[in-house]
Amino acid sequence: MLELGVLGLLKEKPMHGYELKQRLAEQLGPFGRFSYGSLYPTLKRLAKDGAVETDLPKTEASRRKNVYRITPAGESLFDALLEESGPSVTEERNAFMLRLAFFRYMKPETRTRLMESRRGYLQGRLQKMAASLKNVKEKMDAYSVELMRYGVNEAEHDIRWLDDMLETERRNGNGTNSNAAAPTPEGAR
Amino acid sequence: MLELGVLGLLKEKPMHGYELKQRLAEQLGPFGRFSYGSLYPTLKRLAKDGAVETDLPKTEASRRKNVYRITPAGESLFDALLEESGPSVTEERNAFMLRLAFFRYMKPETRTRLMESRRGYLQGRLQKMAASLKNVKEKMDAYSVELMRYGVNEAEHDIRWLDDMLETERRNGNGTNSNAAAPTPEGAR
DNA sequence: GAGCGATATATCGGTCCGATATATCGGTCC
DNA sequence: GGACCGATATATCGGACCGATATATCGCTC
Repeated sequence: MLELGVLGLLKEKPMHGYELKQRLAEQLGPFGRFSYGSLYPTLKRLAKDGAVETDLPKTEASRRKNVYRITPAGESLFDALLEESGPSVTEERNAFMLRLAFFRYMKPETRTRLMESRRGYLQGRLQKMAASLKNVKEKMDAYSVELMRYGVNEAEHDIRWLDDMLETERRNGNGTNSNAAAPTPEGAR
Repeated sequence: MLELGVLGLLKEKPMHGYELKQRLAEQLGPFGRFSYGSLYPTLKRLAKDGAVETDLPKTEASRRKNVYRITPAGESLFDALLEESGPSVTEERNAFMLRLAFFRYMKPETRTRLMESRRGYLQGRLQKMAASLKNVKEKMDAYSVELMRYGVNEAEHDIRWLDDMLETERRNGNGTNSNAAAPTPEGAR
């Protein structure tokens, strides 16, 4: 998860850990809550594996700013992480949302497949939760009922939301097309 | 987190690990996704600490059903975990939602304080996200914009939702009152 | 009584969090 | 100039939790 986020941000420009943390928080909001306790070790691991590199070499980094940039190997790793989406990406909102932040780098058919598979998952969950809510409503306290209602509402909302995005995708010409839907990749007006 | 969930469920009736996992999933839906890899160790730890106990003693549990029940020490631990709510309970939805499942066991003033403190947190986050969205909307790709929009909408929705619950709380006579809002604790019709 | 899917427990490696410690930078106040 | 301080920046440790894997048992059908 964090690896993907770090590499995705480093694709835009080289950064140091502190800045990465800030950008993750501000771009992903509640979905990118990572701690330094995982961020810095992750950067070290990525460096060791050759996915990112830094100017000042291993000697005596002390505690000065340490700017990392992504390597070609890192780009490949990013692509691999982005394309292979296990069940957790479909079933966990945070994982899905992190992917969404990098949808522009994803092959349109992967994008569509992912949205549809999450939609399917949510549909199934909605089914179960709605049934369960109906069954046990009478024997449960009001707070627990409220909790389940929240879950049902969210599932319904997210399904509509995904449908809108899928519709937009189609309108922009993605049965299995190339990159659309990004207004101007670098037109940083 | 898991400790609280386990103890909370065991308050209703003794259960074994497998059943606990099922009930967590069905009662908490997407907010109670715990794995066996943490559940079983947690049960062992709680047993070692005297918070739960089981019939068949330590000798040769092999792999037969292992029913745990909560002890008085466990009840105290539950109360302590429920009342002390650090920043993560305010800032992380899952942690807050898990608490919600046990709101009926909470002192009304703790309940109110918790809802208000989450409301405050969401309000602050909404502020930041809305500003950030306005600022960077033009330079970002459509998917990232959609991600931020989702975050803003959710915050707004959750604030309204909390306001409704706080209003209900007040209507049911909780400035600082005792237990209301639970229709019939055991009227398992 | 063999076969099998659901029930049930255990464990390992690895990711991530939360707390804590430490260093550096850029002011500003005297 | 140097003492102080808040923001910037990195590092590390213990523990919670996940995901994968292994294993045992139960109840059913054939």
